[in-house]
This record gives sequence, structure tokens and C-alpha cells, in this order.
Amino acid sequence: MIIATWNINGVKARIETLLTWLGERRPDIVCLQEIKSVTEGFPAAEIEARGYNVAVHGQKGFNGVAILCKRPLEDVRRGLPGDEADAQARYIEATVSVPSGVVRVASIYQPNGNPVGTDKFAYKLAWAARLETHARSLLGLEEPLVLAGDYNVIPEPIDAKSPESWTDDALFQPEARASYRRLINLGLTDALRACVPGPGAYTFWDYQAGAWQKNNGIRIDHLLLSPQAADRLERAAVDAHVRGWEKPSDHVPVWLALDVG
DNA sequence: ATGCCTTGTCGCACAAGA
Repeated sequence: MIIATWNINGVKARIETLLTWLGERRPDIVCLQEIKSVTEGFPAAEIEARGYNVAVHGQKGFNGVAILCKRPLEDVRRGLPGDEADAQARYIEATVSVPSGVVRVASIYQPNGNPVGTDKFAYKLAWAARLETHARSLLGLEEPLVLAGDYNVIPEPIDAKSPESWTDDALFQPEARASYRRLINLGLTDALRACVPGPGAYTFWDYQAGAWQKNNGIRIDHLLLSPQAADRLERAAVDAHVRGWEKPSDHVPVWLALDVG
């Protein structure tokens, strides 16, 4: 079973690109972030015509997450627990029945947090703390679990072509990296790191200053696995070539193959 | 040092992204 994550930067502007990639990679589950659409505006019909079920947590203009799945989506949760006043659509979770039992998948869009030192950065750290709390709860279920998404965290210097240029950025702040380590240290496996341990596995290239042409990328889109999912991990990879397509997102799909029986 | 692009918005410039 192929499970992917992709910050698509506007699903309506990117629908043809999405359909092309779905046909090429043929993923079983896709976690989308930054759909920039309300739930009613999501192009569900085109995606359902390709054989996918759709669960959406939308928001006007910004943010928004979704899960696409060839099998039925069950127990859908919209919104990250821990702050009822948080209106930003950055989390959706569902379970999927598979031959070996169940797989739980979440589509995560952690806040960017720039500029450092503002309420935006505080919101990022608070959101990360809520995610850690929820992840601890989910790990208690002892299920195959995939926490997939745009974490807006560069975990290590090898995850950037030019780490020195990110030292003042929210994505590479010690506090943000520490929050990501706390999450990992609950017992999660970074699937891409496990399969591609060396440098250069980037998932984002800025639109500006020819970042793609210079391969000036960073790795901020991650697939984190519970022990029960990690036991079933077969491979993980980045579809970097998608960044070279017409009208690309600045992020590319990251995917893994899971043996679910 | 700054902006470099891109999307979406009660557009006609601006916020937000990273």
C-alpha cells in the first residue's frame, strides 16, 4: 500500500497536476496540505472519478487539509485537539481497513511560524505541543499509524542544501527542531530518513531565486510511523521530478510503501 | 540588504507562504 503526503499549494490551481501524478504514482492514500479551499470548493468529483474517496477539512483562502483514499475512510477527525478556539484547518485524521487490520493516517500542516519572535512562532510551538500530546494518545492504540504532512521543520543540517541560510528562519529554530525531536522520541520512525539516510532528500524548493534549478532545497515534509507501521515499512521516496513540471507546487510528493497484508 | 514567485481574496494591492 502506497501512502503519500503532498503540500499542493492550492488544490484548485493544481488539479491537473494532481490528477497526472495520481495516474503516475497510483497511491492508495494521499494526505494533502494547503488546499486553500473551503470544503465545498474542493474538486472532489474529479478525484472520485479516479477511484478515490475524499475527506476534507477546508478553510477559506489559506491552509486546509484532505485525505484521498481508494478504500473507504472511517472515523474521520477534523481539527487537532487541545484548543477549541483554534479555527485554522491544519489537521485531519482517519482510519482505513486493510487485510491485516487497520491503518490510521493523519494529514498534518504544522504552522510555518515566521517571523521568529512573533505570535506566529508562538502559535507554531503551541501547535507542535498539541500534536505531541495527540500523538502520544494515538500511540497508545498500538496501531499502524502514519503521521504525514508538512511539519515546517528542517530536522537536521543535512536536510538543507544551505543550512546556514536558514539559521534565522522559524523552520530551523532550535525550539522548532526540539519539538520535532520530542515527537520522534515518543517512538516514531521518520520513514524517509530510515530509507534514505544521506543528505539531499529535499521536499521543498522555493519559487524564488531559481531554487529548483540550483537544487537549493530543504526537507520539511515528513512521514512519521508508529512502531506497528515501521515494522511494515518497505520503502520510502521523494517524487522530486514533479517540481520540474508546469505550474508546480513548491513542495513535491513524498511516499512510502507499507506491507498491510 | 532586499527581493526574488505563487495563490487566493468581497482583487484592482496585499497577506501568507517558507
